[in-house]
Amino acid sequence: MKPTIYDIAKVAGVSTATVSKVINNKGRISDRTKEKIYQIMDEMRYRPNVLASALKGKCTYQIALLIPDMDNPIYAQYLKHIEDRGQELGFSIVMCSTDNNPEKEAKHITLLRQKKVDGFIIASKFSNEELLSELLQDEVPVVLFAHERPEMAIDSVTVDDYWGGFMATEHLISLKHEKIGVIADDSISCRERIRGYTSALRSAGLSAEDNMIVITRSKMADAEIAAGTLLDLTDRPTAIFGCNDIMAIGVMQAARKRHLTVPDELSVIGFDNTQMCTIVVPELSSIAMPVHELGKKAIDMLIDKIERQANLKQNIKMPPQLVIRNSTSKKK
Amino acid sequence: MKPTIYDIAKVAGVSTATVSKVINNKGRISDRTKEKIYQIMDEMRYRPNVLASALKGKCTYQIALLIPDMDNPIYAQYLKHIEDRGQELGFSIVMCSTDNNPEKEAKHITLLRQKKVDGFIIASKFSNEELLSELLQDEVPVVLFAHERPEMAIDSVTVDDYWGGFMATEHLISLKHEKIGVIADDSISCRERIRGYTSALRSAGLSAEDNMIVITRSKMADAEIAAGTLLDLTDRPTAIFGCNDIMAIGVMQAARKRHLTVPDELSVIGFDNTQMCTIVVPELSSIAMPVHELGKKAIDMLIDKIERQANLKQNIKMPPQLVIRNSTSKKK
DNA sequence: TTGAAAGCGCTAACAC
DNA sequence: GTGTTAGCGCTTTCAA
Repeated sequence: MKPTIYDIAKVAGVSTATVSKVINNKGRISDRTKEKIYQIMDEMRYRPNVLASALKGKCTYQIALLIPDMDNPIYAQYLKHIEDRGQELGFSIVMCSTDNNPEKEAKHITLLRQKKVDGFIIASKFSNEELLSELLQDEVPVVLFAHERPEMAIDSVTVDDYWGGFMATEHLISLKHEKIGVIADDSISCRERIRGYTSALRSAGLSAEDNMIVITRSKMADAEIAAGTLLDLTDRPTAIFGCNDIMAIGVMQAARKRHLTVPDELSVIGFDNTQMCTIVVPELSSIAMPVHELGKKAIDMLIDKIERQANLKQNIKMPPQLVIRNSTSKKK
Repeated sequence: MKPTIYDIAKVAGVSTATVSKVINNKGRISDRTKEKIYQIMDEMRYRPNVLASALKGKCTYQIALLIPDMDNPIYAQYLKHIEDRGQELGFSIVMCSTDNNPEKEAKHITLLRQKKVDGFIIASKFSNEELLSELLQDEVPVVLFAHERPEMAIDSVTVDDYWGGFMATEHLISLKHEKIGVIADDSISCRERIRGYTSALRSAGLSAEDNMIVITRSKMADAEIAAGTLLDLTDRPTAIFGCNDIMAIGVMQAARKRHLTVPDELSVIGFDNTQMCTIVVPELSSIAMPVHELGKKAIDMLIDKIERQANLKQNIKMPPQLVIRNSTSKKK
C-alpha cells in the first residue's frame, strides 16, 4: 500500500497535523522536525493524496479546456501551449471538445464541476448565456479564450481580431485590390475580423459591399462553396480574405477548380498562420496569432484567480501580426 | 451551498446509506423510496461529489492520454475521437503532451497517478521500460495506443503498420517503380512500416538497399533535408515513401526545390491520411488509419479494464487502407 | 512548537 | 428494506 500521512506521522513520531503542516509549509514547525519529516517522506516515497486534500476544499490542480473544433490545427496549437504552461505549474488539462454544440458545452461544464476542476478556459463559442452567468455567480474561475464577450464582466484573453482583419484587408488594398471578398463563419471573432475588414475598406475610400461578405460554416468544403459564389460573380473580387486558414484554403481550392491562378488572378489571405500555410502552393499569407503568449497568459490568469481568488476582471487583447507569403500579389 | 447526501437523506427522511444505495443502484430499496429519493435529488439539484466517492476507492472517471506531438494532425485526430468516446461514457480525458521526452512522460505519469486518474492511454513513445513495468506491477490500467511492445505483456490497440508499409510500397511497385526510398523516424511504428516496405520489395524480387532508407526526426524540415540526400544521389529513387504525412510533405517540398515534379518525376506516398493530404498539390496518396475505430476501441478496452478489472491481455491490430490520390503515378 | 479531534462527502459492512 | 457507523486521507481549529 501507498503510505499515507498517518504512516509518515507514526514513523516520525509526530502527529498527522504536524506532517500536514510541513507538507503545506504552514504554521511554525522547528527546522529539526521539518528536516526529519522531509527525509522520511522521501524514504517512504510518500505522495499526498490530492483527492483527500481536495475534499477538504483545496484545489485539484486540474483545469478544463473547452475547444470547439479539433480539425482546425489552430486549436491543437492552443491546446499544446496551454498544456505546456499548465505542466510547468503542476496543473493538468482536461480536454473537452465541443463542436460549438451548446449541449456538449453544458454537459462538459456540469460534469467537470462535479469533478471539481479548479477552473475553465473556454475557447468554445458558448452561446449559452445562462450557463455562463451561472458560472460567474458561483464564482467558478473562468477565462474566455480567443473570443470575448464585452457585454459580460468576464475575464478574457484574446487576439485583436478587429486589428487582424484590418491588417489583412489593408495588405490587400496596398496591393491595389479594390474589390475584396471575405469568407467567414458566424463566430464573434469573425464578426470582429469583418469589422476590421470593413473599416480598412472605408479608410481607403473603398465601398464595403454586402454581397462581398459571405458567412458559412468553418469547414474547408463549405468555404470552397462560399468562395465559388463570389468567384462566379460577373464582377468577381480580385482578392479574398478567408477568416481563418481553413477557409482561406477552401478559397484556394475554389480558385483552382475554376483555373484561376493564385496569386496572379486571385489574391488570398488567411488568418491564424497555422502550419497549413506553408504546405499549400502557393504558400498562404496569413495573420499570425501569438499562440504561445496567448496560452501562457490564459493559464496564468486563471491560476491567479484560482489561487489568489483574485477577482478583478481583466480583458487582455494581444496584437496579431501580418505574415506575407506568396498567395497575395499586386492586382494585375 | 451544494446539497450533500446528508441533505437529501434528511429531506427524504431516510439515512445516507439508503440514498447512497439508490445513487449506486445497489442493495434492495423499495420502489417507493427510490422514486421519492430520485425526485428529491432532482428538486434539490443534487450532484454527487466525485472526489468523495473516489476517496472511498471508486473511480474518478478520468483517463489520461499521453500524446507525443501535437504538431502532427494525426494526434489531434486521435485525441478528438478518444475524447468523443470518453464523453459518451462519462469519462473525461486529461491530455498530456510529451514530445516523446521520457522525463515529461514520467512526470505526467507520477502526477496523474497522484491525482488518481483511472487509467492511461499511451500514444507516446515511452521508452522508459522501468516506469512501464511499474505501472503493470501496480495493476494500473494501461493501453498502449498506435504502437505496441510485443515483448511486454501489455494491452494495445494499433494499426497494422507492417501491412501499411507493405501496401504503400506495393502500390509504388505496381506503378513500375524499382528504386524506392523511404524516410522515417526511429519510432517502433516506423520500424514496422519499414519492415513492410522491405518485405514488399523482396516479394517483388527487388533488392532493398540500405542507402534508400533514411531515418530522421519527424519534422517536416528534417524530412525535407533527408529527402534531399536521397534526391541528390546520382542514382536517385523514382518514388519515396514518407512514413507519415508530415514527412511525405517534407519530401514533396524537397522535390519542389529541386524542380522535380510530383508525380511525373517523383512519386510520393505518405501515411496517416490526414487532412493535409488533400490540401497539398498534388494531393498526397497515403495510408488511412481507422482513427475512429482505433480511438473507440482504446477507450472501450481501458474502461473494461477499469470497471471489470479484466486482466487478460489483448493486442488489437486494425488494418489500414490504401488511399490513392495524385502524388503517385506510373514511372516514366 | 506540537497534538487531538472534528469533519470534508461518500461507501459498505453489518445490524436490525 | 433500511439504518448505524467506521472509515477513505487529509486539513484545520483550538488547546496544550
